[in-house]
Order: sequence, then structure tokens, then C-alpha cells
Amino acid sequence: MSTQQDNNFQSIIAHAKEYGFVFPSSEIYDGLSAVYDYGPYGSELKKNIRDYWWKSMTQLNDNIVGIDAAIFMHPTTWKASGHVDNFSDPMIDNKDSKKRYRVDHLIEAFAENLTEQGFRDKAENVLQQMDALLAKDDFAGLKKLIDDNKISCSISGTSNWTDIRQFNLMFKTEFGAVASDNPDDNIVYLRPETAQGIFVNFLNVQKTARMKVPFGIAQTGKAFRNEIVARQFIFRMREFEQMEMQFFVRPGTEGEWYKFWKEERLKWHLSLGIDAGKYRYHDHVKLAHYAKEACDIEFEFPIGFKEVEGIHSRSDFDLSQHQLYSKKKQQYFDTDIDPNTGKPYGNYIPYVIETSIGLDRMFLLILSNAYHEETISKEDGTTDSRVVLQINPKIAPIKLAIFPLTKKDGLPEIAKEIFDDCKQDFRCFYEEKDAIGKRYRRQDAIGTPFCITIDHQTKEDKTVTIRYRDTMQQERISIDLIKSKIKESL
RNA sequence: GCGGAAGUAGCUCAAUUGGUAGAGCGAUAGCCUUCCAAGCUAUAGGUUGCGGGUUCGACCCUCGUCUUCCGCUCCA
Repeated sequence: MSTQQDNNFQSIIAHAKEYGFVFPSSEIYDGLSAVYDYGPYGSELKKNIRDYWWKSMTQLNDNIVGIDAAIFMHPTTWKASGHVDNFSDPMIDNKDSKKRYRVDHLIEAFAENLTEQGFRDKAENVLQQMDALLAKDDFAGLKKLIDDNKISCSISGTSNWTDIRQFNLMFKTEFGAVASDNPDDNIVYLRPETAQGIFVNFLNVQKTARMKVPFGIAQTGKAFRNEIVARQFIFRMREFEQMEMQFFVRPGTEGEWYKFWKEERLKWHLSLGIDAGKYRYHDHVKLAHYAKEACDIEFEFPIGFKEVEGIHSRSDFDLSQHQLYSKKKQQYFDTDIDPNTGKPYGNYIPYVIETSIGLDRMFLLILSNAYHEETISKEDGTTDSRVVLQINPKIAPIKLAIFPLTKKDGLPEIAKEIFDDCKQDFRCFYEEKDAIGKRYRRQDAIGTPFCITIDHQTKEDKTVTIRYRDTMQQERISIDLIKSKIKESL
């Protein structure tokens, strides 16, 4: 099973490169690990996915507005968010088995073992020591803790460990051209998530857009994580794009809003015509430090079910933290009447429901779902094959391809006239080279849903042939109807 | 990061146990005109991932390095 799927995944990657969707970054210099560029059709598709999300969030929800926050943020942002302390994991390797462990996982497993053997007090003691050492970033102390307890690797059974190393997942850079005596003064991070740009602007947005809770703030943008291992094509990249919406609600209502967005987001995915059977929810059991409830929307990629979007109930953690660190009140005054007291709800820090989807993952999802290698039986009994991307017309890179059947007899002139007219309204593609069948196949390969062909009959009755990508069926329609025909599918 | 495998033209591959790189498809230009890729002609393209070493001579042997894939690991 996996072989077939892996092959399919390889085919998709190869197709993405060959047809100008995704290229390895700086490929002429051998590429940069886990960084990719989007090509002519890829950038169109990516933009269309982003636009479709943006429209469904901001335009179709009158209580959601968008922002575009900077990638650089004040360094304290990341202290408040917990990323400076928590977004890095001390790791240790066993020299014999070559296994790498997160230090906290290793020690926790050891403690669990002790508990099972009835040494509950000792286990507690070890965990307490670990927490104290982790809080101080005392790696030497942690190493000593491991050595003193003779904690061993479950594979090799030995305690032959490397030193503990820190892997900070945030990219650092220097801010300002002048070097400071204290290097820490100049450090800024490339944001590891876009969410904080929304949280720190919570009151700016609420006041200027005159929003009333419940309301949301949407944003798309790049984020950066220095992953230890980043692989699987564009699934896990070091530079990636998120589409996030933070929805601010009155405390006590977060449960129903979490449920609402959990369902709403899946509906969005299904609105692109993707098989519901390829989706599933994965509810988190072990929650992040800020979360009350969390789930992933997973999709069955060729490499298995993987997370494409997360819905998190984040309580008031983020706003409270920013209030604490900035010493600026992050309260909202709710004038709605509380039926229990007959008075306004008053001041509170709103709770947050987050929906966060990886744009690049969504792109891969669309590509994986759309990619089909088909065998076609021809009338003369022979077979033929084609690769077709069955991308929903709403987000297809090119909506309409326009072909004159031949290069002469005035057909190109008519075709170009139609092209010039249609390109005002949606992305079109014109081509007169090669046999018509070959041109159709090229459009299939990049997912163009409609092709029209201008032939000699066009000159007589002003009709053209429209050919549908998925069924390969064709019919004659009047030139006047082309635009409306395409538009109704978008 | 560890272990395994791979890297020759845009793609798929070839090059007789080391003798200095070829084909099909694709691309481009032209001919042909025929509604589902394969009609004809011509043209362009590679210091064989990169860098050392061995050799008279390296795509081939060797070392290093980069990238990709698979497994492990990691994944707020």
C-alpha cells in the first residue's frame, strides 16, 4: 500500500516541478533544504487558495476583519507568548543506538517506570528536579540527573549519552545596522507564528473597526520555524505561510464557539468539492500550555493522514500574557446585558478560538486531491493516458484556455478577440501551436477546467466548442455565453 | 541529527568489468490542418550534483560535500 502511495507522492512532486507549480529554492546552487519556490501556476494556485480563504473569512463574515501584521515583532512578544521559553527543546542522543530523545520525554518516561514499580516518591522527586533544572536551562544539571539515575536508552539499554543540546526553533536576526555592546539588545526573531500579530493588535482593531465581541481578526502571512527535520516536500518547510483567524468571545461561551468553528472550518474544506471521506478530526489529548480544547483537521495525503488545520480554544492566555508583559490593559467592555444580573457584562479579557491553516499544506492538499493519472479508451480500441489536475474551478490557476483549431483562415483573429474580452474577467490562456488534442492535454496537466475551440463553423454561426476537463465532454455554445458559463462555476 | 539509497539533457533512461556522452519524449522554428498527446523537416541543450584524490586517461574507482527519497527522531 505504502509503495503505491509513495510513488503517487513522487509523481505529484515531479508533476509540480515539471509544470511550474513548485521548484526547490535556489536550485542552481543545489537548493536549500526544506525551502521551496512557487512557479507560474503554483503562485496562481496559492494566491487563489489564499483569496478564497480570505473572502470566506472576511467578506462573508461581517464580524471578521483582516490585518496584515509585520513579520518582525518586538522581542518581548515572544517572551509573553511563551515561545522563547517553550519553543525550544533540549535534546540528547544515545551514542550506541543513535536515538535522539527530548530530555523531558526521556526523564518523564523514566519516572513513569518508577511509578509503575511502586517508587512513586522517587518518581515525583525526579520530576521536580527536572522541572527546576529545565526552568533554569541548566543542561549540565539535567545531564547529571540522567547520569545519577542511570537512565538508559530503551533501544540500546546503555547510558552512553551525548551532551544535552538546545534546539531553538525560532530564527534570530539582528535588528538595526549598528552593533550594540550587548548583542541581546539587537535580537529580533522571525515570527514562528502569525497569531501574535493579531493579539498585540487586538485593541487597535477592536476600536478602529468598532468591533463588538464576538468578533474575529484574520490574517495571512509567512512564518518561520527552524525545524530540526523539515521534509516531505512542502508539507513541513522552514518558511511557510499561515492563514489564521483569532475569534474573540465572551468567557463562558468559548465551548460553543469552539464547536462552531470546528464545524465551520470543515465545511469550508468541503465547499471545494473535496471528498469528505478524506477528512477527519483529530482531537488533542495532550494540550499545549495555552489550550483548553484543541483539534486538528486532518487530510489523507498520499503520505497518510496529516494535519492541515488546527482549531484551538486558547482561553485568555495570549491577551493576559500581553497585558502582563506590556502592562497595557487588554480588556474589552461588554455593554450587552447579562440576563442573570440585569446589568452589562462589563470588563473582561476575551477568550480566543483560533483557526490556523497552513497555506502550503492546503496547496499540497489540493494538488494531492486533484492529481489523477487516467487511462482513456479510444474509439479505435487503443488506449491513451493523461494526467489531469481536477482542481475546483474556483481556485484553478487558469480558468479558460482558448484555441483556434488551425492557425489560418482567420480563426486566430476570432480567438484572440475572445481572449482579449475574457481576460478582463478571469485568467485565460491562448495557444495556437500543435494539434488540438495536445493542447487539451497540456491544460489538463495544469488543471484548466474549460477550453474553447474556434473552428470554421464559428465563422458561420458564432458558436464555439467548449470542452470540459474532467469529463472530456464537449458541446457547442454561442460566443456570447462563454463568459457567463465560466463565471457561474467560479 | 542518525542509518540506508540515489544524483547523466526539461523528463524517462542508455553508455560493453576506466578509453573522454547517446536515444525517446519534451521544448523552439517551419510545413501540414485533422476536435483529444505519438505526420514531416530543422534547431537548441550536458566540464555526467559539486570539490579533491588515484590513473596516461574517470559517468565508472576513492574521499569529502550538497541535495533528494526511505526509516528513526521531532512536530504549540
